[in-house]
Amino acid sequence: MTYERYNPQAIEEKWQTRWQDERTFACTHDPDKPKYYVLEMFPYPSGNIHMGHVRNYAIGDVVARTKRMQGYNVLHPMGWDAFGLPAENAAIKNRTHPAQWTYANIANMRAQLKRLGYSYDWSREIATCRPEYYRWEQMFFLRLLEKGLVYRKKAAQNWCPSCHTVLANEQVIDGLCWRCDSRVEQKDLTQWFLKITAYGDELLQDLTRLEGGWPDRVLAMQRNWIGKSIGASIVFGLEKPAPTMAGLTVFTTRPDTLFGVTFVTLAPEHPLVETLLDGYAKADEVRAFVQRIRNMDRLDRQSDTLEKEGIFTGAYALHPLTGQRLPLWLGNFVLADYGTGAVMGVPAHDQRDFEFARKYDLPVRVVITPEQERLEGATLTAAYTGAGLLVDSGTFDGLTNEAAKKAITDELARQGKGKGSTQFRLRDWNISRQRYWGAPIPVMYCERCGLVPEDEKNLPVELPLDVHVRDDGRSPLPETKTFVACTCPRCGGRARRETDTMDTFVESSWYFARYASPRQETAPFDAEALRYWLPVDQYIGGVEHAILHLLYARFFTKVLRDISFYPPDLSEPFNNLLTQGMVLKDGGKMSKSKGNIVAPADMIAKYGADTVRLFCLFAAPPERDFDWSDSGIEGASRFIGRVWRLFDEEQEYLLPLKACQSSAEDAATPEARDVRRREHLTVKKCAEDMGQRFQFNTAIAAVMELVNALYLARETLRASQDGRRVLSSAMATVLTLLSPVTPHVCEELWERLGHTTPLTTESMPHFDLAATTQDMLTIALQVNGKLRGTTQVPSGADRNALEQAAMTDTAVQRHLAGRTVRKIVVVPDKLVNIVAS
RNA sequence: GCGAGAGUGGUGAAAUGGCAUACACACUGGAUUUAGGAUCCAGCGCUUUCGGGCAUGCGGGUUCAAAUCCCGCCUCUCGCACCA
Repeated sequence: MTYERYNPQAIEEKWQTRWQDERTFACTHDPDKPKYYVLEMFPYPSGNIHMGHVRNYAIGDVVARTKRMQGYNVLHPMGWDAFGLPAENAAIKNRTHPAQWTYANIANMRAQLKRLGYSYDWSREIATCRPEYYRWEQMFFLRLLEKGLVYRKKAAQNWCPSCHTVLANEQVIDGLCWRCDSRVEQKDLTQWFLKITAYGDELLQDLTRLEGGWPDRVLAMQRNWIGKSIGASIVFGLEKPAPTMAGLTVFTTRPDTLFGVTFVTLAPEHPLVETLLDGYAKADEVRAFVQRIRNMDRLDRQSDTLEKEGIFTGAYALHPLTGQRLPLWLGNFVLADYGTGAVMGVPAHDQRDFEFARKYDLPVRVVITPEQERLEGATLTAAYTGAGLLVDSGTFDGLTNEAAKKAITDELARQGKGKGSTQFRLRDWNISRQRYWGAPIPVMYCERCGLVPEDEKNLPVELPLDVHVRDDGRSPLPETKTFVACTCPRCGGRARRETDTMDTFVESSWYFARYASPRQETAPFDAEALRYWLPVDQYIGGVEHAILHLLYARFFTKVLRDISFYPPDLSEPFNNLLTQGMVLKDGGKMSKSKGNIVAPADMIAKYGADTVRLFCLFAAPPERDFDWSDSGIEGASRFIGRVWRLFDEEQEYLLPLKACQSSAEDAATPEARDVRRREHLTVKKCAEDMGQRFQFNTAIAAVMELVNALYLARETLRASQDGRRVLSSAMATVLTLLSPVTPHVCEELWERLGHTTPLTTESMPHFDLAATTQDMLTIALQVNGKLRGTTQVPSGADRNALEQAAMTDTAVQRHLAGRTVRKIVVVPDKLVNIVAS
């Protein structure tokens, strides 16, 4: 008998063709079936699929295939986050057009994904750079503008001189552009903002609804990023009130320390500074200080080693309750864009203020003191930031500081000098990009009417494709006359089109909803499809998107809900989130410069897609990083070969049974009973591991164990008709359980087993509890908690029998010699622990 | 500094409070083979006077029983960081 070698290339091509021809994974919305929406973060079409993609999508594909086999109507789509800067850079470098480069990459990467056999519904594919997609985004923009959730503001922006664009704070990493690593500069520009801060509270609060479904660390990161602080804003009077400003507002989380204020510090950029300096003899010195701080590089200014520096302005503020004169200082540690850009200085109870006061010899006034202790401002070596009772605080003396927060805030409110206030670290989202390859912002500037939104019926405002990218990287849009010149929909006069485009994070903030009805032409979404499919049940992607993308998508979901594009109860887009780990090489990221990139295409050519998928899932649990190992993938390949040979060599004995189809009567011999028991245990283990936990590595290990057992038992089993049924059933179980991971080879063997319907449409098997039990069990025998032996007892043996078995064991007896038994702990079917002294 | 997560063989890793190290890699031996490779079978934490003893970052605690729970440290990774 000659055996056939496992040939992954031929098998995989055969099944991929069949899946495509038969549209196996296309799904339609079916109200009678429970739905399951599994989504992997869509890729940027950078050119080629890398190992990180392979892993990400392999995880998603196993979930999708498993859920399908569990009877769910599964939506598993794929698309392209197709706008963005790299296309422009590549276009310059390769003398091509961003669109051409992007679409070529999409075609290439689509083919690579198909070669991996992922079960996507390709009929739902989207690309965000198509007008059919971004027109809806332009419509959202107009509706948000109407609602006041989009606004324009001139602000100092992070400007990347190399990319010629504004960067969000989160795109500046250590003072460098996140894309090109250029040193970021500050530049004043008028930009479009989305009012994400209006949703700060809801974004924070709803995080509790995601507990359990999202990793704790992602929730923590979002919480941190939103950065809510509860406190009070307090108005300090000015000794010499300015005509435009009678008072100075500060924000504090510690209104309880109000009586400890001995100075007030402003950010050097504070708008009041110039007014304060009026008439001050040393005004020029102060101005020089402001200039110096402003010119400081953001990187240095944000560094943690920056020395606290300040300068007295010559002006005084007045304490809101005592009227005491308080010197006004400027401090380099006060942030202009947080709170009000002014802080009250309470050196006794704030470490920064303490250091500042010691450096500039400002008084330290203790107003909170721990019980049974007396603090002295003069001798304090560090700020006391703990809880305590108020002292030297007028009528508030004796209150706990927690109670005083409210009491003092109330008193300020009564006098009209302050109120409870909340601050967020979160900033509004700047969506303006001075780039070409993005969705145009649908507004114009009319000579007569000023800023005018484009009429919705004129959407999309199409990005012109007949332009040439500029070598210097600047957007060609402002000089594209056919684009810029337009007609004002209000007065019919001449107008100039906005040439900024939208941040690509806008596209990725709603793409998952478009998949529900991707070809809908009259509206962004089909309401019914949306209600059926959303929210996403399982979202899978890299943790690098833990803040930006996920926060923006959550925000956008709430906004689209509030402008009635989403159902009123759709507030969170992703019920469950899995952040998969990275694929490393030699302990670090794969990179071109290190020359250690493992190309998926090479691996597929060498081992086949099934092996690559198997290794990615077996090497580590999905959340964890793992190091690519060339010998590890050999192991995966060896296992598939082992499965293949098992079927090939036993083929003449195998019957076309389905998983778990052998009966208890078939399992007549001890060997057969054991194999059948292992079969059902494996089903149980896989159900647990593939369920909510997504422990693919242990599920695969369980199937490996079953295969090992089949290798040892096959000779005995094939000898009888009953045995063959047991063998066939167990082997069908192997294929069924493994099929979400290695679908091609499993389908092939399934067919060779004689089945006429594909494995894809099979149900996941259910285990029979009775089949998993054993007549005789191995029981651990312990003396004082230490393992001293094992013994065989009948399953379900009672306490007495177990004690008997333990006490008569020779090893146990040896350890009990000369001791008195105090207690015997019996865990049925597990162990006996004899406590002796 | 704050927040989150992790620390187990030579390696990737496994273990509802109940036999620590499943499964795999690497390594070793055997079978097969002219040979190598492939394949199949077996061994594989450290130590030992072969009775055992010691092992899950370190130190305590709870428990009949702890990798797992509690307290205190150490190290590493990630995120945030002068946020008033």
